[in-house]
Amino acid sequence: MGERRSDTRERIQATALELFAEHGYEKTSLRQIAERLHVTKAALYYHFNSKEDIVVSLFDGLIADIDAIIAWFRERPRTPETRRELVQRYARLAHDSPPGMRRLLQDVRSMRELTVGGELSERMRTMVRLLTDRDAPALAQLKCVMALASINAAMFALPETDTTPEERHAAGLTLALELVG
Amino acid sequence: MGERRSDTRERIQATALELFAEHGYEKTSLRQIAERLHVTKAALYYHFNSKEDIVVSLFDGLIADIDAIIAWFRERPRTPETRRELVQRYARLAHDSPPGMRRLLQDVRSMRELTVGGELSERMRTMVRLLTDRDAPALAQLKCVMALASINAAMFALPETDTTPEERHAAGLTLALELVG
Amino acid sequence: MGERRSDTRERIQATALELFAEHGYEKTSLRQIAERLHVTKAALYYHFNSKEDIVVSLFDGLIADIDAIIAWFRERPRTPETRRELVQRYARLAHDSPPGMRRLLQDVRSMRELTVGGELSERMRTMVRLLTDRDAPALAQLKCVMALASINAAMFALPETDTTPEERHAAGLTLALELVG
Amino acid sequence: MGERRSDTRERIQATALELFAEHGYEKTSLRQIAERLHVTKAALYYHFNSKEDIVVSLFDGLIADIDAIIAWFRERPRTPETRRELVQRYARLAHDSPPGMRRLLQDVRSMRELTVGGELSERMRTMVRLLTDRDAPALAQLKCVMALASINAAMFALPETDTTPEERHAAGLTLALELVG
DNA sequence: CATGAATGAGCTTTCATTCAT
DNA sequence: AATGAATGAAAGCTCATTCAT
Repeated sequence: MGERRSDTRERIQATALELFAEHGYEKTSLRQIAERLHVTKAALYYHFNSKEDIVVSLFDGLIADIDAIIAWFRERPRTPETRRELVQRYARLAHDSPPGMRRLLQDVRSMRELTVGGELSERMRTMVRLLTDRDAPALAQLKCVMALASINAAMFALPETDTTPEERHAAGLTLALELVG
Repeated sequence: MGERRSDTRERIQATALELFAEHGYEKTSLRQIAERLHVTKAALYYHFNSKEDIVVSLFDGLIADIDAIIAWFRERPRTPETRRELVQRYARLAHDSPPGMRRLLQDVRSMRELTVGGELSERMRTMVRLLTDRDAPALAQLKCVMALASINAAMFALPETDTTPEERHAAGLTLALELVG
Repeated sequence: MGERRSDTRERIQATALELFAEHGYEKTSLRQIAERLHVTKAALYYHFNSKEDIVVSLFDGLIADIDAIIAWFRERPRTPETRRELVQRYARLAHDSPPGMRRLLQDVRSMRELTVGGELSERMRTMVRLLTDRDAPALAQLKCVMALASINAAMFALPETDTTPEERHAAGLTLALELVG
Repeated sequence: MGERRSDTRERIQATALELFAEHGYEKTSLRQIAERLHVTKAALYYHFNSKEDIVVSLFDGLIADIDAIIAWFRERPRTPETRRELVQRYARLAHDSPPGMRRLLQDVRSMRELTVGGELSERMRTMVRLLTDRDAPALAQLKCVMALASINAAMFALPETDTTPEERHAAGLTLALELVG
């Protein structure tokens, strides 16, 4: 009875996330994941069809959430208020993601070759396009790009100062809002 | 005698840069580099001691240039003017780098495990530290981080609009200056 | 009660036969069989002890039938009539086998390493030995080999002409009889 | 010095041929080939791009030779003489091939999934089509199929009698000629 | 200045098989 | 009668690297 019945899938995801965040997707081998979990590589294949499948499974909740934000925004006119709200929703999403996830988001580029990498980038580009006019000046567009970027960057790119994670996240959001104006 | 002398080393660097920029450092193999150059892998080892050595050679001019900026700044008081000048010098550096180089700069994280990756990140952190007070609020520090980031981001992260590279670069610099205030 | 009772065993056999015929024994995996049946691999092991066991079960009806032909022949003198009768009985056997079975017979060699492969080949050799004198000239022996071979070959090796299966089978038998003379 | 300069490629081919003939293509692993040669698997990849590449290299001389026979025949009218000549040329080809090669020919079907398997089968079908009318009766076509088949079958399918290889080959050719009439 | 040949370690993936439930 | 979960072994293949020539 109870919550038994294999939590292995989740444990694989957690461990994979850890390792992907530490060393990057490419540099993390299935052997490493398996060893850290004390299972065999073959066990990973019982739960996932491929290495890519693991990383996809990590991202797809997030992608769905971003899609929800996009959908929400699309039903509304673009006003200063809705733009700020979009940024805030994205920030909340980032805030609620596990730290490994956020770190992984920092370099989607390293997953360039992966379908899921492209899908995520595409969402980011979509959000930027929603925030600005397609034919706005480069500067305006860049500001939107950097707004979204700040939200994650705040957590990792900030020198190890004596700020708390909360403060860093708040700084990210503040700057983001400033940038989308 | 004279300036003839093996241009092979340079050709290796150029090709490696191209490929690293296209696929990332990890995903680029020496075989790919050698093939694109129509030489053998062993030839690469005549000119460089290791794969890492190649990437190091690519970065070390840049690192020296950044060090020069840092040194220049250290001899001066931190004033609004010197801060803006630092940003401008860094922007000029980026602007003068080959496009592959700039792209590579975009994801130093993918070279995490490499010494050179760390050295470059360290320089970036140093510049940020120079631009702000060590105990400035998180927001101020973040702004400096994002200022430097904008300069490169402008070139690649900008949606494929009908802006020219020059305009994109200008936008990056403008935003950077705005951010360092 | 009665003949209901798990038809799963038979369904496994049928599916395995299909796949073995399509891709060969080695290249067919238990996973493929299980998936096509919408059961798990473990279920196969409930009904069979091993992969080899499955293929054995497919062949052993056939082997028994061939043994019957051999036994029948052994009780008789070798005359032109009995030789022709042997060929005819073997042809009828082939004709009554499911198409997958016949196809599988076409390349027993692919099951070389399997006991059952050897047993089948041995039967074929036995029939050939019964049809000729042990010390008949090579040509005579070869004709008997090819006689039996024609019967199956007719079905599959014939260019896709506008002949019906019946015609092809008849051709095989005709040639076989011609060859055993 | 003299014929030095790496005979490894040829040694790989010879060993691979041996093993493919013994166990079949699928069941032969690169490890087995490498071990028998006392080299590493990676060495095989220095000389060939893939496992399939090895088997292709084994077959392509043969395929070219068959193509030559086909081309030769196409320039001539189909007469009893040219048909017999075609069979004789094919027999000479088989006779001159290394024994492993002939054995491998015996079950091209086991290489079904390989391009080269298909190409070889296609050649055999082409030769059969050249020997008969496209709309000849099934029996006539079958005879041509079996004619070509006899040539190889003679060597291997013949019970281990006290015939010499030469006698077996001769028997194959004799039967083949009888069949093409 | 460069190549031809080879290696050892590692990769992702697949397989037949087992066993508690 | 069948499943969920896992395993050990092996497969084909790629990589950075070495070294005699």
